[in-house]
Amino acid sequence: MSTPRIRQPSMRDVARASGVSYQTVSRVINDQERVHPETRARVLAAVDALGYHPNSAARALVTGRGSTVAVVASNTSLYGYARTLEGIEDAAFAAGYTVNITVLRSPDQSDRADAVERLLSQPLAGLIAFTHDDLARSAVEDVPSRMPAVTVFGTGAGGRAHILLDEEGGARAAIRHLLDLGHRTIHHAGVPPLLPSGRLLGWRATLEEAGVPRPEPIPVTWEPRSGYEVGSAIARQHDITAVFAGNDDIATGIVRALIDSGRDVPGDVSVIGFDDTPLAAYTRPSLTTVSQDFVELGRRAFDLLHGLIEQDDQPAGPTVLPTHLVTRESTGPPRR
Amino acid sequence: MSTPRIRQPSMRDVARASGVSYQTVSRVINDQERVHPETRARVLAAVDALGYHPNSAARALVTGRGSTVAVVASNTSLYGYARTLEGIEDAAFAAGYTVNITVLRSPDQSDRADAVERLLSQPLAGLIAFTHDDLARSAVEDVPSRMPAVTVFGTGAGGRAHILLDEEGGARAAIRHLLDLGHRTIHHAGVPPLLPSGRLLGWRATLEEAGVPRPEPIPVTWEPRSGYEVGSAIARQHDITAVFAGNDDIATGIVRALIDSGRDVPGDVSVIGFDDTPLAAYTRPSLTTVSQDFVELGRRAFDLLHGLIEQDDQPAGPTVLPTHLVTRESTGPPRR
DNA sequence: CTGAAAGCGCTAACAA
DNA sequence: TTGTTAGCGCTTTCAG
Repeated sequence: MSTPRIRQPSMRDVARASGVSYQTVSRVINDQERVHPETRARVLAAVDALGYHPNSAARALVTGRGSTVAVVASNTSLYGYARTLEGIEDAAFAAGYTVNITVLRSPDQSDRADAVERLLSQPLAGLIAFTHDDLARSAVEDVPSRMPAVTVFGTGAGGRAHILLDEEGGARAAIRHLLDLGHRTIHHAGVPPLLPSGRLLGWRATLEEAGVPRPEPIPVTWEPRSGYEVGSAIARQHDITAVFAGNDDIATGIVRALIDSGRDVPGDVSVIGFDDTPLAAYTRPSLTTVSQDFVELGRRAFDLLHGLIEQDDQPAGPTVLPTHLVTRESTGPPRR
Repeated sequence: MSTPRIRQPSMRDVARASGVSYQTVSRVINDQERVHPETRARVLAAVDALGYHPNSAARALVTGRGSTVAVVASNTSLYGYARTLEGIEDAAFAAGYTVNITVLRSPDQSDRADAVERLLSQPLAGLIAFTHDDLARSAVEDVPSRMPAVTVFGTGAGGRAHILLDEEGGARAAIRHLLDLGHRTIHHAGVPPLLPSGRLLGWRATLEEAGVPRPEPIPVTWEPRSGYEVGSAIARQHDITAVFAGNDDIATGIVRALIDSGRDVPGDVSVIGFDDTPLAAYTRPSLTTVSQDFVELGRRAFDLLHGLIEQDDQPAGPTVLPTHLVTRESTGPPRR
């Protein structure tokens, strides 16, 4: 039926081939000092000749710790998450770790338990969770605290090391920009979070500080289509002159709807995005948006975890990475 | 310094707690039949009480096979790749597998060897490689043939099971659409592949069959910015009336450059994209493009691998998934 | 500097 | 139906 399993060469094979004991091979493989250079050379030659690869399962079994970090997220293909993942993978690879992904697709309790179960059965070194929504957040809480973990995005969870982008600062800058332009208030089309997001908080706080009306947030999903639907509705309310969208995709949908409805952007309505995706500079109009370095976020998240794994140095507070406003064509002063 | 490692409960602990031998526990865990229901219940209770998780490293060590599939790619954040990854993860999770990602970032020989080395040291069940470029392609060739593997995109490699999207068919439909509209020829702005891509082949063949001039492909990168640069150049060549872009991002960059240069799309120049990203329907003009189901591609790729792992059934030929043209605003008849 | 022995947690024979 | 015995490939004492 299936091919008889062919054994990969083991340390014993290498030992036999180079005429030493397999413990000596282990020392060579693990770069320990106390090996005669000549012996080392002989062993290395045998390793090469046999095409030997250390077996990380066996190693994990005896050391009790793997060299894999798991990334837990509810989505890995949206721009920001995909790029963050890329950053994690980059830093992890450089540090000799391997990256595992687990997508939490349903809020279903048993589904989540299953995922966590599976996570923990692997020989993990640590775990990075995207806690922008409640899925990963509750998963983190199911993970025993002895497992090193860092949370990325949102509010964190379980008292874990936490790193995030300064979404609140970005939102503040965005709203201030619009206010400075002369808009009386700014509407917000955002994905309803269970816990208020930095974007929401920054928006709300800035309006409040300016003493201007604070309209109800308009709920959307992350799809451009959803932005389009909201945009069509906004087009009918001529008192709305500025919209702060949850991300660039939503903003693009809104812009398109507005223009399809005969309204001008930014002439009639200013629209601001979030994320600064590669496309944001090339849509028409190009988007004023908040730029975030997701790749750096991912790298730093891994570094944080790495510190936890190696020295158990728990950072005092959350790490906040800067964001900045990029002004483009989609915002302007309101029509007088 | 670092916390003393706390042992997770092992089978022995469960055995002790439930008053059976640990092999019986093994039977229960692995859902084998020959266990007294009562014993089973007792064991399960102990599992629950202790919070026992099977150790997959130990299991992999003895069975010689892991339950992890590795995905090897040169990029995981571009829309198509990110979505394909999502499809793989989805199917893998459903089948009880875990997904590992390895990004091949440099064509450097030793770098690649390092990555493959690391891959093979894990207890893998199999491997999925994105062979759209030469990086993953040569990595696959470094992997011993005993390891089940499937290649996705491009031309495949190493005689492995291969699944891809019908990019050639998509390109043909796109070019035919443009030709039918009355364009005399169609230029192609594509990312130069080492081996001709389906997009390139479909474009070239369709032009050839139509007996129209076949201009040199215009090299770009996957960035919208690159599309913009190419678009600026195209804007100066008033004999170009139709451009087939390598993907939607490039198309968007081209469109923007064209319009910035005072040319109309599709009035002066028709632009066609590829991928049908969520945004393609909402840019201005919206993009005529070729739609591809990346998530399905990912799922099917995993299924293929799964078949290889479980029954070693090597498919006869490559699996080709359909693509289809979506006509929107960015294409139209040439000005007479 | 090198070798011998033990055992990580598990599955797969085989025995009872 | 359950228990016994090996041993997967490796690192870690501890001897030499």
